[in-house]
Amino acid sequence: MLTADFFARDAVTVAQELLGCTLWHGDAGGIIVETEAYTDDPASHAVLRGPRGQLMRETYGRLYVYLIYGMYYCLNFTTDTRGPGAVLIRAIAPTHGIESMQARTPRPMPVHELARGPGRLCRALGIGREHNGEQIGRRVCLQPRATVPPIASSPRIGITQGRDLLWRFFIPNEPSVSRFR
DNA sequence: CAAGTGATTAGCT
DNA sequence: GCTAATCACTTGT
Repeated sequence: MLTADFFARDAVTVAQELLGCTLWHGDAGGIIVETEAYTDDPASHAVLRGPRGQLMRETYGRLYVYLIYGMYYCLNFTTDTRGPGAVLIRAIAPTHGIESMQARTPRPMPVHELARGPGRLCRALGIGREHNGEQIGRRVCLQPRATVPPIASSPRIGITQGRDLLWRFFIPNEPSVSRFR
Protein backbone atom coordinates (compact mmCIF):
# COMPACT_ATOMS: atom_id res chain seq x y z
CA MET A 1 0.00 0.00 0.00
CA LEU A 2 1.32 3.45 -0.86
CA THR A 3 1.62 5.80 2.13
CA ALA A 4 2.14 9.53 2.60
CA ASP A 5 5.92 9.47 2.06
CA PHE A 6 5.33 8.48 -1.57
CA PHE A 7 3.83 11.96 -1.98
CA ALA A 8 6.66 13.86 -0.30
CA ARG A 9 8.31 14.51 -3.70
CA ASP A 10 7.41 17.02 -6.40
CA ALA A 11 4.07 16.72 -8.20
CA VAL A 12 5.53 16.09 -11.66
CA THR A 13 7.45 13.04 -10.43
CA VAL A 14 4.53 11.72 -8.41
CA ALA A 15 2.11 12.22 -11.33
CA GLN A 16 4.23 9.96 -13.54
CA GLU A 17 4.80 7.32 -10.88
CA LEU A 18 1.08 7.06 -10.11
CA LEU A 19 0.41 5.75 -13.63
CA GLY A 20 -0.14 2.01 -13.39
CA CYS A 21 -0.97 2.08 -9.67
CA THR A 22 -4.36 0.83 -8.53
CA LEU A 23 -6.76 3.28 -6.87
CA TRP A 24 -9.36 1.91 -4.45
CA HIS A 25 -12.40 3.17 -2.63
CA GLY A 26 -14.50 0.47 -0.97
CA ASP A 27 -14.97 -2.41 -3.37
CA ALA A 28 -14.42 -0.22 -6.42
CA GLY A 29 -10.99 0.15 -7.95
CA GLY A 30 -8.98 0.47 -11.13
CA ILE A 31 -5.62 1.24 -12.67
CA ILE A 32 -4.63 4.91 -12.92
CA VAL A 33 -4.13 5.72 -16.61
CA GLU A 34 -4.19 9.55 -16.68
CA THR A 35 -2.88 12.25 -14.28
CA GLU A 36 -1.97 15.92 -14.21
CA ALA A 37 0.59 17.75 -12.05
CA TYR A 38 -0.02 21.13 -10.40
CA THR A 39 2.57 23.10 -8.45
CA ASP A 40 2.77 26.87 -8.08
CA ASP A 41 2.04 27.80 -11.70
CA PRO A 42 -0.88 30.13 -12.58
CA ALA A 43 -3.26 27.26 -13.43
CA SER A 44 -2.84 25.78 -9.97
CA HIS A 45 -5.19 26.16 -7.00
CA ALA A 46 -2.07 26.85 -4.93
CA VAL A 47 -2.48 30.52 -5.90
CA LEU A 48 -5.85 30.69 -4.08
CA ARG A 49 -5.54 32.31 -0.67
CA GLY A 50 -8.40 30.37 0.96
CA PRO A 51 -8.50 26.82 2.40
CA ARG A 52 -8.14 25.28 -1.07
CA GLY A 53 -4.71 26.70 -1.70
CA GLN A 54 -3.71 26.13 1.90
CA LEU A 55 -4.30 22.38 1.69
CA MET A 56 -2.18 22.25 -1.43
CA ARG A 57 0.60 24.38 0.00
CA GLU A 58 0.83 22.89 3.47
CA THR A 59 0.07 19.17 3.20
CA TYR A 60 1.17 16.08 1.29
CA GLY A 61 -0.30 12.60 1.10
CA ARG A 62 -3.85 13.86 1.61
CA LEU A 63 -6.92 13.98 -0.61
CA TYR A 64 -7.91 17.30 -2.10
CA VAL A 65 -11.47 17.04 -3.41
CA TYR A 66 -13.46 19.99 -4.72
CA LEU A 67 -16.71 20.68 -6.55
CA ILE A 68 -16.42 22.02 -10.07
CA TYR A 69 -19.04 23.52 -12.37
CA GLY A 70 -21.66 22.98 -9.72
CA MET A 71 -22.01 19.25 -10.38
CA TYR A 72 -18.79 17.29 -10.46
CA TYR A 73 -16.00 16.49 -8.05
CA CYS A 74 -12.31 16.31 -8.87
CA LEU A 75 -9.89 14.12 -6.91
CA ASN A 76 -6.31 15.23 -6.22
CA PHE A 77 -3.53 13.98 -3.97
CA THR A 78 -1.42 16.70 -2.36
CA THR A 79 2.34 16.34 -2.76
CA ASP A 80 5.67 17.90 -1.91
CA THR A 81 7.06 18.57 1.57
CA ARG A 82 8.79 21.76 0.47
CA GLY A 83 6.15 23.65 -1.48
CA PRO A 84 2.73 23.56 -3.15
CA GLY A 85 1.85 20.47 -5.12
CA ALA A 86 -1.02 18.22 -6.12
CA VAL A 87 -1.76 15.53 -8.69
CA LEU A 88 -5.18 15.46 -10.35
CA ILE A 89 -6.37 11.92 -11.09
CA ARG A 90 -8.09 12.22 -14.46
CA ALA A 91 -8.96 8.61 -15.31
CA ILE A 92 -8.74 5.00 -14.21
CA ALA A 93 -9.33 1.74 -16.06
CA PRO A 94 -11.89 -0.01 -13.83
CA THR A 95 -10.89 -3.48 -12.65
CA HIS A 96 -13.04 -4.16 -9.57
CA GLY A 97 -16.49 -3.22 -8.35
CA ILE A 98 -17.85 -2.53 -11.82
CA GLU A 99 -21.37 -3.12 -10.54
CA SER A 100 -20.96 -0.49 -7.79
CA MET A 101 -19.71 1.98 -10.36
CA GLN A 102 -22.56 1.28 -12.75
CA ALA A 103 -25.00 1.77 -9.87
CA ARG A 104 -23.71 5.34 -9.41
CA THR A 105 -24.03 6.37 -13.07
CA PRO A 106 -27.30 7.81 -14.36
CA ARG A 107 -27.29 5.48 -17.35
CA PRO A 108 -25.44 2.25 -18.16
CA MET A 109 -22.05 2.93 -19.74
CA PRO A 110 -19.26 0.86 -21.32
CA VAL A 111 -16.71 -0.10 -18.65
CA HIS A 112 -13.91 1.97 -20.19
CA GLU A 113 -16.08 5.11 -19.99
CA LEU A 114 -17.12 4.72 -16.34
CA ALA A 115 -14.12 6.60 -14.95
CA ARG A 116 -12.83 8.42 -18.06
CA GLY A 117 -12.45 12.05 -17.00
CA PRO A 118 -12.04 13.48 -13.48
CA GLY A 119 -15.74 14.14 -12.86
CA ARG A 120 -16.78 10.67 -13.98
CA LEU A 121 -13.99 9.11 -11.94
CA CYS A 122 -15.28 10.60 -8.70
CA ARG A 123 -18.83 9.63 -9.54
CA ALA A 124 -17.78 6.04 -10.32
CA LEU A 125 -15.76 5.66 -7.10
CA GLY A 126 -18.27 7.52 -4.93
CA ILE A 127 -15.81 10.22 -3.90
CA GLY A 128 -17.13 13.60 -2.77
CA ARG A 129 -16.61 16.56 -0.42
CA GLU A 130 -16.55 14.35 2.66
CA HIS A 131 -13.16 13.02 1.58
CA ASN A 132 -11.51 16.43 1.33
CA GLY A 133 -8.39 16.67 3.51
CA GLU A 134 -8.45 12.98 4.38
CA GLN A 135 -5.19 11.07 4.75
CA ILE A 136 -4.33 8.64 1.93
CA GLY A 137 -4.91 5.03 3.00
CA ARG A 138 -7.75 5.85 5.36
CA ARG A 139 -10.66 5.20 3.04
CA VAL A 140 -9.12 5.82 -0.38
CA CYS A 141 -6.15 3.50 -0.94
CA LEU A 142 -3.39 3.05 -3.49
CA GLN A 143 -1.61 -0.14 -4.48
CA PRO A 144 1.86 0.08 -6.06
CA ARG A 145 2.21 -0.81 -9.71
CA ALA A 146 3.60 -4.21 -10.66
CA THR A 147 5.45 -2.98 -13.75
CA VAL A 148 6.36 0.44 -15.14
CA PRO A 149 3.91 1.32 -17.96
CA PRO A 150 4.76 3.34 -21.08
CA ILE A 151 4.17 7.05 -20.41
CA ALA A 152 3.22 9.89 -22.76
CA SER A 153 2.77 13.58 -21.92
CA SER A 154 0.78 16.56 -23.21
CA PRO A 155 -0.44 19.97 -22.06
CA ARG A 156 -3.01 19.88 -19.26
CA ILE A 157 -6.69 19.99 -20.20
CA GLY A 158 -9.27 22.67 -19.55
CA ILE A 159 -6.93 25.35 -18.24
CA THR A 160 -6.41 28.88 -19.56
CA GLN A 161 -2.86 29.46 -18.34
CA GLY A 162 0.26 27.34 -18.29
CA ARG A 163 -0.55 25.60 -21.57
CA ASP A 164 3.13 25.33 -22.43
CA LEU A 165 3.84 22.87 -19.62
CA LEU A 166 3.56 19.17 -20.55
CA TRP A 167 2.23 18.13 -17.17
CA ARG A 168 -0.52 15.77 -18.25
CA PHE A 169 0.66 12.16 -18.21
CA PHE A 170 -1.13 9.12 -19.58
CA ILE A 171 -0.64 5.53 -20.70
CA PRO A 172 -0.84 5.42 -24.52
CA ASN A 173 -3.53 3.30 -26.21
CA GLU A 174 -5.61 2.97 -23.05
CA PRO A 175 -9.33 3.25 -23.90
CA SER A 176 -10.05 4.80 -20.48
CA VAL A 177 -7.86 7.86 -21.21
CA SER A 178 -9.95 10.94 -21.96
CA ARG A 179 -9.98 12.17 -25.55
CA PHE A 180 -7.45 14.90 -26.23
CA ARG A 181 -8.95 18.09 -27.66
C1' DC B 1 -21.23 23.87 -29.75
C1' DA B 2 -23.77 25.58 -25.68
C1' DA B 3 -25.79 25.18 -21.37
C1' DG B 4 -26.17 23.68 -16.71
C1' DT B 5 -24.71 24.03 -11.82
C1' DG B 6 -23.22 25.99 -7.05
C1' DA B 7 -19.20 26.63 -4.03
C1' DT B 8 -15.30 29.52 -3.66
C1' DT B 9 -12.79 33.70 -4.06
C1' DA B 10 -11.25 38.39 -4.89
C1' DG B 11 -12.44 42.88 -4.88
C1' DC B 12 -15.18 46.17 -3.42
C1' DT B 13 -17.93 48.94 0.25
C1' DG C 1 -20.83 42.28 4.63
C1' DC C 2 -22.00 41.88 -0.41
C1' DT C 3 -21.54 40.84 -5.31
C1' DA C 4 -19.89 39.22 -9.60
C1' DA C 5 -16.66 36.36 -11.85
C1' DT C 6 -14.57 32.13 -12.12
C1' DC C 7 -14.14 27.16 -12.60
C1' DA C 8 -8.36 21.30 -13.44
C1' DC C 9 -16.36 19.15 -16.58
C1' DT C 10 -20.14 16.50 -18.76
C1' DT C 11 -23.95 15.91 -21.57
C1' DG C 12 -27.07 16.50 -25.17
C1' DT C 13 -28.16 18.97 -29.56
